[in-house]
Amino acid sequence: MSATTPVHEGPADGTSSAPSASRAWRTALEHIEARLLGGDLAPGDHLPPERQLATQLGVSRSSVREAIRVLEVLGLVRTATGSGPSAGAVIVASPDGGMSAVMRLQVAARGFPVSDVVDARLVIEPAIAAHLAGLARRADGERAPDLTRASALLDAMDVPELEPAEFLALDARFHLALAEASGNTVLSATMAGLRDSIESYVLQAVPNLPSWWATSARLRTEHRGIVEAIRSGDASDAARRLRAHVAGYYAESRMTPPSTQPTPPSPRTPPDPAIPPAPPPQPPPPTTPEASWRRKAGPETTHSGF
Amino acid sequence: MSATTPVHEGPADGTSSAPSASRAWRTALEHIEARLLGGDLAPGDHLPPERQLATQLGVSRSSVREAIRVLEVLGLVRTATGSGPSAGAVIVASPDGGMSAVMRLQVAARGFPVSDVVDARLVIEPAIAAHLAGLARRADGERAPDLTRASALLDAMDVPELEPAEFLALDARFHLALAEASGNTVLSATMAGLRDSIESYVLQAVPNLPSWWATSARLRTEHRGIVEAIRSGDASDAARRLRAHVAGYYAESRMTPPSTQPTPPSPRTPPDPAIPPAPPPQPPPPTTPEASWRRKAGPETTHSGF
DNA sequence: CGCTCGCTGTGGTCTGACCACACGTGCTAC
DNA sequence: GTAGCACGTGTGGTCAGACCACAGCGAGCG
Repeated sequence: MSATTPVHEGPADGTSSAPSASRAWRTALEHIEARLLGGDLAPGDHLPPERQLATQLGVSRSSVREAIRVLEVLGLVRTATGSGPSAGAVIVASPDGGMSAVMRLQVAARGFPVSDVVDARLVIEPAIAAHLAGLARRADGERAPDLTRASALLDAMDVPELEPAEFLALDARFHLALAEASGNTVLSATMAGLRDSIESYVLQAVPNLPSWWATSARLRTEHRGIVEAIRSGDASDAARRLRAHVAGYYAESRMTPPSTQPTPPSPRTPPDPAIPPAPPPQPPPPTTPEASWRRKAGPETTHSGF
Repeated sequence: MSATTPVHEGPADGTSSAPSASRAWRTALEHIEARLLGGDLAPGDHLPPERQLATQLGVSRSSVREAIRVLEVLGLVRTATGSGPSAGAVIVASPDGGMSAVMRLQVAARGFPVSDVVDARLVIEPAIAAHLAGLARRADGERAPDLTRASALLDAMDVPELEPAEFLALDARFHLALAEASGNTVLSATMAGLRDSIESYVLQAVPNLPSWWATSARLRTEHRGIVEAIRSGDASDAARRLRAHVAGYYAESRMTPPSTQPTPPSPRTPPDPAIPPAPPPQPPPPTTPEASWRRKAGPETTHSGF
């Protein structure tokens, strides 16, 4: 029963320590996971060459490649052709990409309704803000959460010529920077996934805003307030501001149909969906290439997430 | 340039609407994602047969299979052999499995430190509890969050003969049921991932508890208090109780080295890590197979997450 | 009319081959 | 002696073809 004919490996072939693997690629995946859990493989290490791994596990290279492909999409390995130290499959463990891929694809497949992603942000992000404020209060001295990156992004968002797509990209990076300030990889990866998964929908909804100029100005003000609340260590205020910030934008861009969250009382202008064609406030006097904020709303996003 | 020699498809072959795909399997993956986003594919629909998809995209079946394999692990499709309506690759969009796979593998690959997963639970789960309490308060009448499943699990956990592994499995399902009570697929999938990813570590840490009997009794009491706080609509109390519950257990089982969270003032017994070998409280008089709570602590978990 | 057997099409796997690529080594030219 | 280049080698990436296991479906037989 060695390898005379491709007998299709009926039951689990007890080649190695993989106990349950009805399919060959699961054998490879579980083998690699076991080696990761056991400490045999760590970030920076190389996986064995595909051909050798296939021989070792008693499966074909195709099956090994399917397992490695999964690990690559999940952000666990990086593959490179050629030879030398940088070639081959290397353990990298970069969670953001994998988390974003899962959430984005689940949104695309209707497994995650967009409203659920929005509501999840409304639950999780204020909690992160409160957590940051708590960290800032407790460790008031040296090792307070590092908000310099977030603040730098806020400065970058003050450039008046930014188009909505650029502004929103910076906005996404700001929110991600907040999560990263917690120093928690899980929180930042989750935040990245939440934001990336609905990026295309956010861009599509920009034309729904009554006035991009007014909205972006409001967003910038709110951002500053959030950072200030975190810095001052006021957890409940930080959470409240962040919640109002996120809820306000999604309501104003009409990305939230009358779902669970009825837009808790926000100190800002209550977006009244009954008067959508209201006269949009004029942009500020400086030169502004008129109506440049409508392009790029199709589903043709960057697709750099894999 | 049709298919004379396998010229390896140097640049991006403009076969279909896939714009950027340096690798063949990305072509297939992006094609499917585009069809999902465009609404051509919805849960319940069948993907085209692999051979047909390969011909249509101008790639080999191997590459198509790699893409489908990724989608399968991510919980987007379910494949089945045979013929008929149930065979083939069907869009299913079951997010829990994919999310758990990502997080579990990232933990295994040290991309997610266990402490970060624990801290993320400490941030996210109280927020979910507060969210549930808010829902219960607002919709006090009919469509309040459904906590019957969670309560049923609590009753199941009162069986005194449960071993730690069984008790903790029910505990995991209870916490997941809480997230599911929100009706939010993203929150429940995230909760499932957070818990599944550290399941093996939780089981390994059981022997660290000074007294399993005392701990399980305390957990049960805390569970009831959490549900009651949610039902009564007290958001801050629900959050506080859940936070203390999770933090208390992880501290007592010594899964949290002196990391960021110093266990905020809990109304419960402050777990003092300075006296670990304290005399463990005696289990209750009923027949209890002594010391059965040490088995199954190795890395040999269920592995049902793929 | 009911049952059975085989046809058909699906995913699952294996094999072998080739290509593109990058490193390393050794030879060659200066 | 040294700098430069060419080739060998081993890697992942891809393809093509074949076979197997499986489940439905229908034609044929009892």
